[in-house]
Amino acid sequence: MRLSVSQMAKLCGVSARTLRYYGQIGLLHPETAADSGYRWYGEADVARMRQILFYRELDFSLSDIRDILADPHYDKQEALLRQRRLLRMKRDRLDRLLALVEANLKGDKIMEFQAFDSSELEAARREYAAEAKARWGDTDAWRQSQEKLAAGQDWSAQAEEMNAIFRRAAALRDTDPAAPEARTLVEDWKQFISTHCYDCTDEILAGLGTMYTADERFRKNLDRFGGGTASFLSAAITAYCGSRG
Amino acid sequence: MRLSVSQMAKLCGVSARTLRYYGQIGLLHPETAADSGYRWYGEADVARMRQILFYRELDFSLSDIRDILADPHYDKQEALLRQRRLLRMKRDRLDRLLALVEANLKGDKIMEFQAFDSSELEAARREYAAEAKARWGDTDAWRQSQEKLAAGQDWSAQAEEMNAIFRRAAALRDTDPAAPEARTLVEDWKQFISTHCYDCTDEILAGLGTMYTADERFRKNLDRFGGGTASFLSAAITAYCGSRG
DNA sequence: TGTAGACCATGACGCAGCGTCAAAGTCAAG
DNA sequence: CTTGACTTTGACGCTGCGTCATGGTCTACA
Repeated sequence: MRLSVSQMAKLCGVSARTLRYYGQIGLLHPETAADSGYRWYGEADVARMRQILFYRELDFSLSDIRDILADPHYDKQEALLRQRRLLRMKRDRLDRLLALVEANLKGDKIMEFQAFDSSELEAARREYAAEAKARWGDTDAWRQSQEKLAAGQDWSAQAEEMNAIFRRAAALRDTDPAAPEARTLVEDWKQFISTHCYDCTDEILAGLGTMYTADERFRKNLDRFGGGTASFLSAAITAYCGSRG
Repeated sequence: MRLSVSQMAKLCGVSARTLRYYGQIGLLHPETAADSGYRWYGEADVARMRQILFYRELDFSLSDIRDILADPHYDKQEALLRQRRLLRMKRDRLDRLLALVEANLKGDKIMEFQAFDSSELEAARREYAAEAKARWGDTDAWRQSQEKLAAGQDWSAQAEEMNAIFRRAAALRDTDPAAPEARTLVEDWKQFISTHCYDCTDEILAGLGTMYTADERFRKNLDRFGGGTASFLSAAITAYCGSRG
């Protein structure tokens, strides 16, 4: 199966722009032809899109959906159970609103705002998202801080230290990502994250690596140190994690 | 009953910012103390807010909601029936999604995107909104064109003619809005709308009049011809319509 | 082999519906 | 008469796209 953007769009019932946007924010990254830049969607992408649509239906933000799906412990069965629970909560809320309309139709002048309340649902949603985020290592907050750093909005010593690592990556970007220098670089990077942010396990590190190329905003920031820095760092991380997996 | 913003917000389960915004776009215009500028919400506002929340729940845009509620033929009973219909459609869609989840839980690998389809619902919604808009005289499109005109993006003869009327209004703005000059002005204005836009009945004219002060964007544009022009024109229209009502 | 027409890419701007500050005015209690 | 809770307006930011504009690509048919 090899679907073009418009075919994929039609199949999933979304617009082509939506697909492009999802690619941009690193939510759905189809195979991209190296020469033409055309996107080609496969079966895995379709399956992922179905998940995305479900969570979107449940009013998760796209970044939350990204975190949930990126979770290395993601369990399809458990996800289904949770989706069912949230869907039921949503339906029950609609039923309450319906009952309110019915009552008003019968002439009862009920002025309840309570039926509109969706805090219960929102709480459940937040809990779910937060849980995934916690397991996934707070990647999102980390990315945001990094984007700020890379955008030059922070000139602390920490930012300088980070930039130094990125410059080293840029300098090595035409060498073998599995070479000892690259390995040392990745180790330093992992150490930096663990020191300044949170305990960076190999699993999280691998996730970051894929994100460096998948998420366009992130990739651009890295490539400002030299074109190809992002993909080099990503490859180096893959090599590092692969050798320890 | 006289509720402050935060009290009203708490009662309706929305934020104070939301209430401010609704005031800004002319969706909910509470009584405003002339000196302090404080907003005070009464029972009518609470009832209107309940309507707003219902339509918002059904995913109407705020401008559509404004048009629906502004409709001089608005019938509460019929509105309830329609709300019920749309709510049911929404619930049925959720039920379809639930069924899909259940099927997947049972192991059936169903890959339906059809269940996500909401075009039926959207069509019903559009139909409803379009109907209200048609009865209400396409006020929204008209306002938009006027905003463009007032923003100086159109320098046609039509724009000049319109501006001339507004300048006349500004010149009269410290006189009696029920005076013959004001009356003539309103008549010219009504004629202008009927000629260039659509048949402007007294009913529609009255609606426009209230909108001139209620909708901040509109008011500002008018007050560029001189502070108080909007409220003068509004008062003149009220006087005109009252004398014919 | 050209070329037409349908498809695709990126980039940029716009929009709704608010959240979230900042700066300044208002109100009731002590 | 001050303090603290509340209010105002204004401005900027955010998400999740829609909607161009501009230009490359692919296939089909002459």
